[in-house]
Amino acid sequence: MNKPKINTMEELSTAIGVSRPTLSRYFQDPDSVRSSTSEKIRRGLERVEYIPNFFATRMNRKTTGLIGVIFPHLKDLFFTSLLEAIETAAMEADLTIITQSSHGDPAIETRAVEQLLSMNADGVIVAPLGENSDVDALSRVAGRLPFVFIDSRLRDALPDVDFVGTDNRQSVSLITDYLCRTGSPPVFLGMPRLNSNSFEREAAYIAEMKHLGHDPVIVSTNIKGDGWAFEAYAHEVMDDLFSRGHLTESTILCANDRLAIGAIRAASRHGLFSRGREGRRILRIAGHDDHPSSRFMTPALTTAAQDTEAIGRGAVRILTERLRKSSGASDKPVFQLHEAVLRVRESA
Amino acid sequence: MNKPKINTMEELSTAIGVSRPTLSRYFQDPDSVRSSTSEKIRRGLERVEYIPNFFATRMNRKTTGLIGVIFPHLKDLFFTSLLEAIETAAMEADLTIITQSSHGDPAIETRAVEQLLSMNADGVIVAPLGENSDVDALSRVAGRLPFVFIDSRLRDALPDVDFVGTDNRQSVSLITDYLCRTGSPPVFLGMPRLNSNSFEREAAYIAEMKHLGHDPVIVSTNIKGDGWAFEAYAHEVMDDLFSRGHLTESTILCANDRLAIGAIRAASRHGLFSRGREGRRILRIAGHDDHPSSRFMTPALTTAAQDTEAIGRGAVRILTERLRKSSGASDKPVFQLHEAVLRVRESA
DNA sequence: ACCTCCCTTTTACGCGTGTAAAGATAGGAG
DNA sequence: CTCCTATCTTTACACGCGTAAAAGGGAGGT
Repeated sequence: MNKPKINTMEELSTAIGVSRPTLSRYFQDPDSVRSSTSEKIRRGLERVEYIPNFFATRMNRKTTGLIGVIFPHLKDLFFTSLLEAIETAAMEADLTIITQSSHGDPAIETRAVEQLLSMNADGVIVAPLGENSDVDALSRVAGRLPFVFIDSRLRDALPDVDFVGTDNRQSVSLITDYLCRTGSPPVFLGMPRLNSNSFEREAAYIAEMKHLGHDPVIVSTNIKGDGWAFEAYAHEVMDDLFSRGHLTESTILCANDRLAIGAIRAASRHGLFSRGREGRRILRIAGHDDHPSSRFMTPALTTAAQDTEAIGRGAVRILTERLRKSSGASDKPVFQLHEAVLRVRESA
Repeated sequence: MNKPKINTMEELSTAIGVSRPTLSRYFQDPDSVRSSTSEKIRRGLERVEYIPNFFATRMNRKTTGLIGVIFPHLKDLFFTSLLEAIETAAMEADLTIITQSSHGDPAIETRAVEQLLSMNADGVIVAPLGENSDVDALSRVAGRLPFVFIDSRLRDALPDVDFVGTDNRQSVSLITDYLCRTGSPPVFLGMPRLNSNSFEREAAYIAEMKHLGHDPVIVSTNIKGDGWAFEAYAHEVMDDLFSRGHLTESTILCANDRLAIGAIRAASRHGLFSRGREGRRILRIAGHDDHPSSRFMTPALTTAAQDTEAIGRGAVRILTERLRKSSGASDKPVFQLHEAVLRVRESA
């Protein structure tokens, strides 16, 4: 059980009886050496305990096999869902993921991308903080290595950076259309103006409403706190409105599920989930994203489900593609938009 | 805006006009060089773009400033809350966090700790998968560098490893006692037998119930799926029981909030949240942990709040302490138990 | 002006591995 | 048995920086 510990490849080479360069090649690709040799090494490795030094191996390789991922927050299951998809895809591609959270702070976000630069990462996946992001730092990195925006992007500042996310136009139209067909046209509870999704979803809502011949109504979106406490924010806004008797018999489309959860909470407290004739809901609330917890709400949340699996895999794929053909001059930017799916449950 | 890019410290030294060793010392501690020199370097750094190579700097230092964190899952806000606390504490201590998720797979967990070994991490914080963890791999790492279990631990296999978590005895007693005082004594909906918390909380419940002179009742806990889909699991179990008319007027203490969320969902579907005389709840459900989303449930979840902030900080603190006095022979293991706080809301 | 002390520079080596080039060796074909 | 070729060993250098030792330089005190 207590195998002898070997610290360097040099020692290992004498212990096994194979030269160090051969070992080096073996570790990078066991098939690059003769099968009898690779077998000999394999057996040798079972007798000792040796792990190649992480730093030394990555320092000289042209490709480090590292992919950095930066998210604005980790206390959000939507982001962790994405992260899980990314990690799974990365494992399959034999890449190592380095995750960093910005904690909502642009300075931390900047430090994170620079650290990834200093690690010679093969690529970077960033869900930007949004309006507050340090554009200079991000564009510097984007110019140096494969870079993908995920979830939202800096459309104005960095228009040419690859992007993977949901087609907000499609997703919002989908659910808006559904709501209009099945009841009163929805008002829109927007999210704080944090990132491109905020603007795009609102715009998509307005466009679809007009298209359907309805008047779009945006519920005021004053930002309080750090802007990422969606549930509390939505709860506060809706509680205030419900208290004054507004929107109590309406349809409310929320820009994301976390807002919807806050809105549901407010509605429940005001006892607004009674049923009308034929058991139809009087107050309806819908979301966007399909957070893992949305299905367990009461009423279970009707929402437009983002394809986090596809988005995460897509981000990794874009990077690996860029790596493969890194020889060619930088191509046109890739904008990969995935469609959302309607998830009809109870709330609308 | 386009500063000249400098790749090595060598180039930087000629560009600034300071020797390379002096730069090296400056980067490790700007105050270790004369103030006039540090000022000169600072100004020089503003004119160019240079980031020290991450690998090269860590390779030779005796201390890498890296701390590895391994969690069984990232799609759980309890873990990400812990992670956030850890990251915050680490930033203050000038440490870099490397996060790895096991994705519920022991093989990945093992690979993660070995990777941390190969990075010469200064310490490792592990929330173990539990029963499935690769004990050999974990103990190997624990023998090589500062190692802390967080949240749960491998009590039998690795009894001497440092641990930070919640005092389940205290927390479960606290809420059990509260429930008994305010209504019918609770039955206990345990979590699948994944880790030490599973056993400890159940045992604590039984002990406290007996202490109070009540008969403990454990709701059967058959594991289905991977065991980590708590909400779905609890929903299935309770839905089945409620359907058969069981426990519809009881008090249910759930081993964690995610179970409680599933239970609430089941109860809501069966319309079990009516009120008795004086507006008191007939069916009561309580949780444990205080997940970030628990307060937004309907009814808002009454629970025992773990002090994730203190636990996260505690883990980092233990590691830094171990590092500081690494000279002395390994002391006794540290078991740091934090108390939970009762969070009375609506559900019980 | 001299000496001392502190900081810096110079010089040199080391970390653990990648990698290239040249020489040595084994296995297979003829 | 000889020769060729794929593979291995040997040798050497590189990566970017940490770090130690010795030598150099400047400021302050006398």
